[in-house]
Amino acid sequence: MYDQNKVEEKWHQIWEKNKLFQQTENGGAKIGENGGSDVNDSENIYLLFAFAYPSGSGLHVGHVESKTALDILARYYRMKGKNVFFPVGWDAFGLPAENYAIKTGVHPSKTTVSAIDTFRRQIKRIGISYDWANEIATSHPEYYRWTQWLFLQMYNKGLAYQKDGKVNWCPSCQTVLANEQVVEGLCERCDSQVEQKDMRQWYYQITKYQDELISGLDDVDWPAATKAQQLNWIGKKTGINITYKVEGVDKADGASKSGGASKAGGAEQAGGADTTTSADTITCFTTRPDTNFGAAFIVIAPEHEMATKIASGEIVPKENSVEVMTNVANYLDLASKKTELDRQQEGKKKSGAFTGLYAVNDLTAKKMPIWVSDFVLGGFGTGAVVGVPGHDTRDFEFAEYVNNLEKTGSKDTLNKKIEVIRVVIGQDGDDSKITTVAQVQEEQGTMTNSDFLNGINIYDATEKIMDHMEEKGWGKRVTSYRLRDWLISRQRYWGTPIPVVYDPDGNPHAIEESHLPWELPTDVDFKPTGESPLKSSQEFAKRTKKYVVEVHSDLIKEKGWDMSGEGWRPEFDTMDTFVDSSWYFLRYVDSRNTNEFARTEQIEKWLPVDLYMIGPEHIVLHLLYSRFFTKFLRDEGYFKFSEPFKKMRHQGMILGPDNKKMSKSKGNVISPDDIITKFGADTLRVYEMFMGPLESDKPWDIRAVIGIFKFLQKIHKLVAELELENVAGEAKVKLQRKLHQAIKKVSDDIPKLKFNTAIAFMMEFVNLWQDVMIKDSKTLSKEDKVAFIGILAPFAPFLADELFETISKKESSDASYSGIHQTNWPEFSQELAQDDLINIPVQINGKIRAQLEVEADKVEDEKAILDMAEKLESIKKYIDGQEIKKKIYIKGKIISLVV
RNA sequence: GCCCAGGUGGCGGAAUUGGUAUACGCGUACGGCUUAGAACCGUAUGGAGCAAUCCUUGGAGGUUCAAGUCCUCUCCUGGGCACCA
Repeated sequence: MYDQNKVEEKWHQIWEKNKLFQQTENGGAKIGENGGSDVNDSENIYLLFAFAYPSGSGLHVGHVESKTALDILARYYRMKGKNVFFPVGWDAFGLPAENYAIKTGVHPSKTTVSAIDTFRRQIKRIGISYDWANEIATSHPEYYRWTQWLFLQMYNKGLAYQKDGKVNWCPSCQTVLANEQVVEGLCERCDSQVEQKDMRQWYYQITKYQDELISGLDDVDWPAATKAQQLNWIGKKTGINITYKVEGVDKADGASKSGGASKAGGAEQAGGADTTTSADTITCFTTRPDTNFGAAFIVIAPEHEMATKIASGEIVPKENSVEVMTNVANYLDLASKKTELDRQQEGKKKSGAFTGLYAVNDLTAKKMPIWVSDFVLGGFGTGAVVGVPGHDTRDFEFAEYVNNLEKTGSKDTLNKKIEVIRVVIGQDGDDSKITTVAQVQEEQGTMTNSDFLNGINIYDATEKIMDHMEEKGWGKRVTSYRLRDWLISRQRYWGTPIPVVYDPDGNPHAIEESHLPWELPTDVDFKPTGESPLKSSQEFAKRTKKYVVEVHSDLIKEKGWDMSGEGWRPEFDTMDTFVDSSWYFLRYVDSRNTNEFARTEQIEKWLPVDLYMIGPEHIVLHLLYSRFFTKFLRDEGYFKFSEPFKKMRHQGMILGPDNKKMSKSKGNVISPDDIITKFGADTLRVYEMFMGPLESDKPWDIRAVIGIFKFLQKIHKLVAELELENVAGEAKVKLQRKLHQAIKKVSDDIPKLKFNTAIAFMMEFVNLWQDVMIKDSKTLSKEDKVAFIGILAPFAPFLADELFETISKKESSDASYSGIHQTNWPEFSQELAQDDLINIPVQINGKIRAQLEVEADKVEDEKAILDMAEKLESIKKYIDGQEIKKKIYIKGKIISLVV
């Protein structure tokens, strides 16, 4: 038994005092100096762990898993002589600290600092070989100074802009949220029901890069599921915008631009600038123009300009104008009061109001009534759809709603019945009239009732009709995206201030670069009031006046404003914390630079990141935003690569012993500190790596932890046995063979992140070693022991250093280190690893009937091997004089005979 | 509904990518050491059978000398998206 806690404490002190893992110019010993001749300085490896939010509850076993995995890689590559950059930092701004401050009155900066201290202590305790010299925190002015600088670059290029519009508002957090932060109509943070509000907010124009955010995925080694989710989120669809003539307008208040509620996007957006909606025409986006011979009506979203203009009387229908206006206005009012949750609870029930107007289908010359309904979304496509009830379930449901209005006694009697026309015959061959939802045919099939499209399949028909419509000028092929611009402003305190001031006319002026960091004031009232907490700071107001007098004095004179800066105000909103975390991996490489966010040479030296470990919960938001920032900075000329993370993997979740997600309320939380105190950090590390594949979810099993503890104790016992003679002869050959096979296995498995199988093989080796020692009372030579400690070192770094010191008699101290982590990775010998006898199974008709033992140097001789196989007694029995029809020999693997 | 990931012993999981299915660990049983204990040592451990042998990777087919691995269909479990036209 050895005292793991004492040993581990000793080594983490020595590593730290010797600055063993610092890689950059910020000081520290260079790894590999003792490492011998084959150091390859040209190879730089950047290992990145998604930096953590320092929550008060400290590190949890899930963090330990992913940090240990990267730490093993870091230690392995260092021993291989590579330059390894393995930095650490804190995503320190954010709501939890602020909410805690509201509850307790303790300033977020205080709670953040103490939470970071806890994390730092725990991380050091598990032996993660971070380069602490480059530690960063997003809440530090020297960090957010550059977050603000990035804002200015975006602002100068028009990629940071303000816009009025409907935004997601969380009434509990008292702030707006990005689309990405609304989950099923609820706030991602606090599960409150999200409301829609009209507000003027700051946006980053991520949609500028939407196509590149798709194509760039081809160049990275990421899990397929992650790529799929990103694609899903961007939601690119190709279709056609069809413009129909509108009839039934009595008078319209001038022509107007802009289609629906969708704005500010790429030029090719379905709702983009080239679609104009006036009272004369209406444009609908569809991916299924092939069914247009069956089009029966048009539905527009409540946000659609035509709807609001009818409600306000700017567009007046010829017939029943007063009634229509009332109906539409009432409906819009009703729809605007619905929350996301109401809409979801309503499910597929349809509702709507007739606009009194008709669109003309050029293909059929039919008049299609135009309705308003909230099942059409203002933010997608053009905010208007063409209804084909025979081939779209929602359209069918809407047609049923309209056709049943009379029965339900509705006052809305202006409508006419909607006809359901079949234009596609599906694979079931049903060509009857469509009268039930079950008959609605959305899948592939053959066109019918469609003039020149009849008889061809829907895919060819889609292309043909799009060609036809473009020729006639009725429509234009477009691409539509689900991705919206990124809303970055938040009405909260604990974040990066948006570096903008407003003049007395309300025009924004960016803070000049030389005045950054534009610091977060400290004299604020945290209590959320629906207004930004920064409004309560007197220092902030005073600072703003001083600033504008200094910077904008010319403008003040010119406009005749108050010379003391009165009337100006700062931007009170702060930035979404996702802005902070979208570029931290760039700052790491030059984290103490006070002149620029990072020098290009440092960025190009380390980036792109070689391996990024990140929880599956960050797939959409953080990765999309980081990729966007990278592409922007590339275009600004700061570096050349386009994708920041070359390879990425996700760690799975560590579940409680009950196979359920760990949570305080379930009482199944395992604390890493407890495990370390009982069994040591090495045990915790090795156990978590042995649990199973990194990516999968796995339950905690305390008995298996004890198994690992025993394994490490056994190693200590075997190595520390210094008195025994060295093993010799046959036993030595066997043991060395296994050792070199282990070196190979571990070397192969580490880069593949297959730590569980690497550990399994080390166990096999240790078991064999123990056998030999018990039977022969002899042990491994010192050199071979060191080799084994070498491959163990990345997994159990404390034990490895202790054992190395014991047998090498090289002592390390606070002032000098000469331990295992500075030695070379053990050299693999193919010769020693080679088995001299190889077992080849022999199959008869696909069933294994015998084993053939062959000397290793004879495996190449196919003829001899087959001869030997046929002559085996156990094989002759099965051949039984029959003719062998086929003989197959796969070198060194299998013999297959067919009779 | 759509898009992913995955189903292998009592449990966590291996399987060189088409070549001996169940490595390694846990658990269990029996034996040893011990006054005693097990976080010690040894042996066994997918199922059926005295045995030869047969069966077995969610299920059903197929390709192949050979399938956990490839193809077709299908059933479960987990995750993501969703009135997206």
